Parts: sequence; C-alpha cells; structure tokens
Amino acid sequence: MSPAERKNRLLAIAPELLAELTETHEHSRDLPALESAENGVVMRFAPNPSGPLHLGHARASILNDYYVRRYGGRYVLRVEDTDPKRVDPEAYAMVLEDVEWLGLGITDIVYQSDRLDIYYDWCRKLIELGGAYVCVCDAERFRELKLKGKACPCRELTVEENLDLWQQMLDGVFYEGDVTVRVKTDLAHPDPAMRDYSAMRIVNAPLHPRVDATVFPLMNFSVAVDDHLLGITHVIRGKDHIANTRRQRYIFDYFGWKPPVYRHYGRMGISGVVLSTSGMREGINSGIYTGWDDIHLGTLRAIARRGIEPEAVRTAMVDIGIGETDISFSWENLYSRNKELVDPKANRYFFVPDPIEVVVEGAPRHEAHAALHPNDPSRGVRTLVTEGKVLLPRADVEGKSMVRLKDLYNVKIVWDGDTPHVSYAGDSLEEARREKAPIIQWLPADAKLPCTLLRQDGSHEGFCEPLVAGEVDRVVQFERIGFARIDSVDNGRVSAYFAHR
RNA sequence: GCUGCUAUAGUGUAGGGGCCAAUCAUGUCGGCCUUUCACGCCGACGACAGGGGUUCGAAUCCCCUUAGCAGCACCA
Repeated sequence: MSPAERKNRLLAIAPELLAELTETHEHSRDLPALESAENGVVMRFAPNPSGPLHLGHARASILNDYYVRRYGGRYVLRVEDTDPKRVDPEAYAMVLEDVEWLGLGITDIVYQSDRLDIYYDWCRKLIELGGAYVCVCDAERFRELKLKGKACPCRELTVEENLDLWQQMLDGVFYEGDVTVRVKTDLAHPDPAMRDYSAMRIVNAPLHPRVDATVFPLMNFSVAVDDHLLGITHVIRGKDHIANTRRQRYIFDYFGWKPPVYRHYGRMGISGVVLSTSGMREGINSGIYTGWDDIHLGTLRAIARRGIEPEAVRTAMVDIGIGETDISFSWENLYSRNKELVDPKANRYFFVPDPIEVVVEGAPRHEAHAALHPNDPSRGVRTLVTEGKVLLPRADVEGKSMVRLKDLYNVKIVWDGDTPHVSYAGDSLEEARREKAPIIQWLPADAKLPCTLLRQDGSHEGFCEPLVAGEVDRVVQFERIGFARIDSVDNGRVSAYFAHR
C-alpha cells in the first residue's frame, strides 16, 4: 500500500486517527527534558578545590547551568573540600575565577569545610538510627571480609558503644587510619562496592587550610547530607558517580529523605592536552609547563589564553549534551564554535613568519590600505607604507616566479640559487589572477614588530604589523594563518597564542 | 573477576515501531564569491556494531555475541 493509499484507507475506516498519521515529529535542538522540573530546579556544581577547572569541569558545570537557566531556580556552587590531602589553598580562588569566566549563573556558594558540624550531627543521628557503626578494623582486613560478604566484629556494636566511639573520634582519641564510620548497607549486595562504605574518617595531616579539624566526612556522606539540606532537586554528573548515587541512596533512605533526580552522562575523552591535576602540577613544578595556563594543559585558563571564548565552550558542551555513551571531545567542533564568535570581531593583520627581507626593484613608493575587517568597511583600514623594502613569508615565495603582495602590487621573482631577485610587476590585480599568482601577506621592512606565534606544537618567529600592539588580550586574525590571541607586548615584542584556523 | 551502563557517518548529535533509501552541526572534497588557503553561498561524501527473534512493519522492542566505559578507597 502506498502512503497515499494508506491515507485514503485510514480516512475511510478511522478518520479520527488521521491527524496522528500526518503529524510530524519535531526535531528539537534542545537537550532532553528533566522530569519533575516544571516548577524550577535547584542544581549544583561541586568541584574539589585541588586545582583550576578544566574541560571536564566545564561539561558538568555548563550542563547543570543549562538546566537551571531552562527551568529557573537556584544554582549552588558547592566547594567539596573535605579531603585536606587534596585541597590546594590556591585553588579556591582559581575555581571562583574559572566559574566567573564560564559565566555560570551561580546563586549560592557553600564550602563543605564550613559545615563539618552539620555532618557530625547527622552522623550521630545515623548512628542512633542504627544506620552506621564505628569500625576499628584495618582497611585491608575489612576489604577482605567485605569481598566475602562477611561482617566485621564492629558491626555488632550497640548504638551506645558506637556513640561512645564516635565521641572519642571527635575528641581526638584516635589517629588517622585507626577508625572509620561505616554506613550499614547490605553485606550480601551483589556489588561489593555497595557494602558498608565509609562515611567519616580521620585525617591528621596535612592540616586543612580553612578549618581546624581532624574528622572529615567522606564524599558520599557529605554529598547526601548536603544535597538534602540544600534542597538539590536534580543532579547531572558523570557516570563515574553511578555507584556513588546508589551509595548515597542508603543515606536518603535511612533519614526518609527524597533523593534528587539524577542523570549520568558518559565519559568524555579529551586528547591533546593534560588533564590530571597531579600531572599538571608535576609538570609545572618541574618546569615542563609555564603554569596552570600553559597551552598544553586542558584547563579553562589555558584555552582562554589561546583565545577560546567561554561562550564557545558553552555551546560545544551543550551540543555534546548528557548522553550516556562515551564520547571523544572534538577540538574541531569547539574551534568551529569559537570561530563563529571571533570571526566577526577579530581585526585582520599581517603576520610574516620566517621572513626574508627583499628589495623590490623598480617599485614606486606605495601606501597600502588594507581593511581591518573585510566584511565591515566601517572599521577602517591599516595603512602600510613601503619604498620597496619588504618582508615576505619564506614558505610562500619559495619556488614562485610571481606573487601579489596583498593590497599592494605584483612582484616577479627570479631565483639565483637560494637568492630571490624581486622586481616590481605592476598593480594589476587582474594580471595577478591571470598568472595565478598567490596573494600573500607582507610587511614594510621598516615598520614592523617582532612577533612570536605560540602553538602547541612549538613557536614560530616572525613579524607583525605595529597596530597589533593595540590588540592585547584580543583575538585577531593573521591573514592566511588563522586566529590568534595577542597575549602581551613586551619591549615591542609581541607574543601571540594561536587559536585555530 | 564481580556489579552496572552504553553502542547512529571521521567527530558530536536527532530519532523511543510506520514520517527514516535516517536530522543537524562539524569535517573532508568540489564549485561560486573574494586583493586571506578566512567569512558567506551552492553541491558532494559519509552511519543505524554483528547475529537472531517479536511484528504486516524495527535504527527504535527482546535475546545472544562483540566492543567500549564506569565502579569495586578511611579520593571527589
């Protein structure tokens, strides 16, 4: 039956269903809806302050931000600094800077280290409920028992005994590694990862930079307590947290709390940059990297330095979405997003890498007017004046017999071994086209700035137009080369970071 | 090994039984435009992991295989 016949047949037997047949599915570009979000959401971004934010954090924070914007509500930045061993005091400020750079709509900021008393309180309540016990077993020993599904002796302690031990923990009677508070789950749980996990532990060293304490909650406990107390309604996080979500559910159940709605997205592989905090830190300490914003790193400050705009990161991350499949992050797609943003506003300039200086024989004095932006004449021109002595990019003239210097004139080149003899060949653009002469960038030999173009694969020395000095911290386009962010001008020397083509 | 999740073009993504000889973006390759190999415009290329079912009909549901990933810490 053809579609038309089907339609007629349906019209005859069940006209009320016809609308359904002809209705077309919408191809929505939005991310999937969240359940129970119609009346607003409370979401969170919960980084550990161990270093600056990187691309992985960007996905988590932007996706949550996306839904807060979509449904309205609150967005909590929760700094999860409950492990003194993994807190870098300098990271607090860096996290805040990065959050601001991303433009997240944060409405509340909480530090877990300010809330230790709250966790202690709920820990005591959990013990009173019989939902937790203080375990003095050696970690190795417990692990063996757990894998066999067997209880350790501590599990049989009475509530009173547990409360007593808990108080001793708080009083500093124990040392690091001696005791832990475990949540009673199910020793027969098919996934050993679920069995009686730790909720509280002791850390004697290093000292926490923000709080004087030795008893700290483990992530699953503080997260569950905070998610409830802060009224978090929806959580979007990586699938590495799926097991944690199940563990946290035990706490919610013990206290009779309603857990948030969770979504777990897949792993995002990112190639080409270093992402591990420890790897970055080592590299910085050993001098391999210049700092947290070294362009070989995957930190947000590193990609910002390369001229990638936060809005491009946001678009790229929303485009990736919350799918559960593992994906590989595409720099190409990010660059494309950034180009959309940057192309309309970046001024155009000449950068001549690996220059050769030549004198154009027979060239009249010439004043070239090159548009700052080809699609926006109102922006004006750069004026380059030359008497004939110019810098040309070696790679673009080698082996050529004729080229056109953009916005200037044509030249003929005669090669004497490696030495080019360059002569004026008229102003006619038509002729250059006819001869298929490449149109290349150039610089007057007496009006130029030394410029280093830094890329991940190394640096390129050359010269650029003097006006570039006025573009510090902005992205420009070096014609025929690509977009670059002007990082600094030092004693007339320009440093530029390559963004993308 | 145990527990669980996933599988659409090079990359990301849409799709949730018939609109799918599969969407959009990016990429690559052509062409047009252009005093940039940019931007813009036009066109082309390119995928339902494999095998069984269920069904009149499967990318969509079920099973198996394969592959990948995650967790199995007194980290987050």
